[in-house]
Amino acid sequence: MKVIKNEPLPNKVECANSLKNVLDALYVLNGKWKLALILSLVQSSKRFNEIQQELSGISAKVLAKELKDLELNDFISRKVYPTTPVSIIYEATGYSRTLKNVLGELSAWGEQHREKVKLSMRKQS
Amino acid sequence: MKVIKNEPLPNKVECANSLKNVLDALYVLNGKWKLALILSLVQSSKRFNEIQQELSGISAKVLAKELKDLELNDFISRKVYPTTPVSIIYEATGYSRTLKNVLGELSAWGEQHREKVKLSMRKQS
DNA sequence: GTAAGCGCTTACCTTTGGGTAACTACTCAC
DNA sequence: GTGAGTAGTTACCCAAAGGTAAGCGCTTAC
Repeated sequence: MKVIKNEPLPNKVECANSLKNVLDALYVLNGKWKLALILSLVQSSKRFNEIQQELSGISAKVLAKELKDLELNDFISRKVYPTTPVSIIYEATGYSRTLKNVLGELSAWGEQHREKVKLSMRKQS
Repeated sequence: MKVIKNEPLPNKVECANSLKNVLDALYVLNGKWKLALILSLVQSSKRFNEIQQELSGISAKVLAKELKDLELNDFISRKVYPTTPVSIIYEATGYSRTLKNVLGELSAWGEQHREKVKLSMRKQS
């Protein structure tokens, strides 16, 4: 049920909440790479070098750090298969998949944003 | 139409694209505050000090920098009203509103994430 | 045995982010 | 004229993020 009376402060609490939610989300998903890394592993499990190739630009050091971080936060798991030599496969957990909608929206937005930037570049030149 | 034949590389291109999109999106939306700032101003236009109070923790320096950055990227506009003394109001542009879905999903995710963290804290103790 | 690939780690360095505190320029209220 | 509020700016500093390059322990291929 909606409140019908005049609200002096129209759903102020709701706004503050969504602000807090976004801040909390950004707290775990901070940094240049985390969301992209999660997306990459949601699309398919990969080994270290494969990830590094896909996310061109990321250094081994940063990738190792981010992977540890994401594992700690239960977004990915590191599986070691006893082949010779051992295969180390990183895979997304179910919890990563709860980000599916976020990633979907972000990708859609990123695409149209790139278009917009392209257009404004053209105007400028 | 979908391709029916066996795809040796199942929609690899699509995956790479969405990865690129996400990376592009993160490029403009980087940092601790930008998305929260945009959300705050989408909810309602505000003045400098009001924003600073709402995003508790942000310093004047960083807020000023972020606001300039967002204005440059056409997410917000700075309006000066010739009252005495002048009122300076920051408002979200239409372009900020294209982030509505992203922000909605992020807020929803942030909320359930907080719940999950709370639970796992309880288990640990 | 030598090179090359995998999955990192380490040391070193630069850049950026971001905080504090002081200060400015303006106006209004007292 | 003193104090408070608004909207910042400036100088200074620290910590974290992130890049580069080298190396390590392992194994397989030549």
